[in-house]
Amino acid sequence: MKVEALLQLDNQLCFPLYAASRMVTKLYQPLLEKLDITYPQYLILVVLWESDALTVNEIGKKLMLETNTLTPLLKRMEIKDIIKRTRSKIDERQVIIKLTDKGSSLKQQALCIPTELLEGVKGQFPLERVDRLKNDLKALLEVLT
Amino acid sequence: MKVEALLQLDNQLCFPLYAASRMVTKLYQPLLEKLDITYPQYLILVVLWESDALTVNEIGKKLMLETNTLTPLLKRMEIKDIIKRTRSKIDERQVIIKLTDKGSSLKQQALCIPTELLEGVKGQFPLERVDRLKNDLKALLEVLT
DNA sequence: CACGATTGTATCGTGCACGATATATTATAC
DNA sequence: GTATAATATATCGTGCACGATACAATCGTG
Repeated sequence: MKVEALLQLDNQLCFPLYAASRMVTKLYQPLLEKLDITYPQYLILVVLWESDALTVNEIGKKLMLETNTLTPLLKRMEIKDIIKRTRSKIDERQVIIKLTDKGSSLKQQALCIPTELLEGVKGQFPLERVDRLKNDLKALLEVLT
Repeated sequence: MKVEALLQLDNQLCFPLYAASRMVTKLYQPLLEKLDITYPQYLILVVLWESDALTVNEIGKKLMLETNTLTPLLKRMEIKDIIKRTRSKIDERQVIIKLTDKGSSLKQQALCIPTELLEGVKGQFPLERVDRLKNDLKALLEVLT
């Protein structure tokens, strides 16, 4: 392909990636509103529902986010009473993030979210393609990390 | 797959999409820094380099962005003297966005960007897979629009 | 054991995204 | 033609992202 053509929006990978990411976030929003959380807050909960009591750094590694993003985000979540932040006794530099009862109980309400969203696109975007897309994105992430 | 498993980070499509989008933006950053522009500003330029003199709305449709995002973004670009904003004479509600000489000339410096980035990943992520990923993302976008 | 390096979190500033709302201009209906 | 609706952009407030920097706790080395 010509260098000129590569610069066009339609030929770039970066734009559909950027746009699809925002669109998917919007897709989650009405469902997450019922739980009174944002999309990044949902991702943090997903991580904690899998294994509770993580440090800020551990959450950051899983979500590829730095503490300058996480600290204020976690503080907002603490205010909402879905997580608790406590300094580690062993290493006072670390802050341990634990789910509150409210945070734990949100999991039950969240269980239906992935299924509901997949059901919504299944007709026009088959599950096999979702899987292929997921794997390609993971592979790309590996390369970029 | 079990409902419980679907909620795990590793099985969700949304997370690699979100993370890959941010990673790719970071990949562009050192190259865009030389042009003194941000990633969303680059996307606006890509659109204008293809067809100059668009309204805010037309840019918004191409990039799937609302005016509440675009207006401040375009104002920052005007301050940098890479675009010019002028009210349309025919319809005074519309604002026409035109490249300045500086904005036009940036295209020459940007031409190498897509090639350079593709070269960088080619070894570990073949071009065929880039194309497949691009097409899958475009298809997903279609479904979500 | 002292002191410089490293690690973990926080703070600051800037730039998106976007829902909600405002305002001005044009189009439409009667 | 005037009231009303639709359209185009702008404004406001909130919540991310993230580079740069600060700071305290711990580690490593002589």
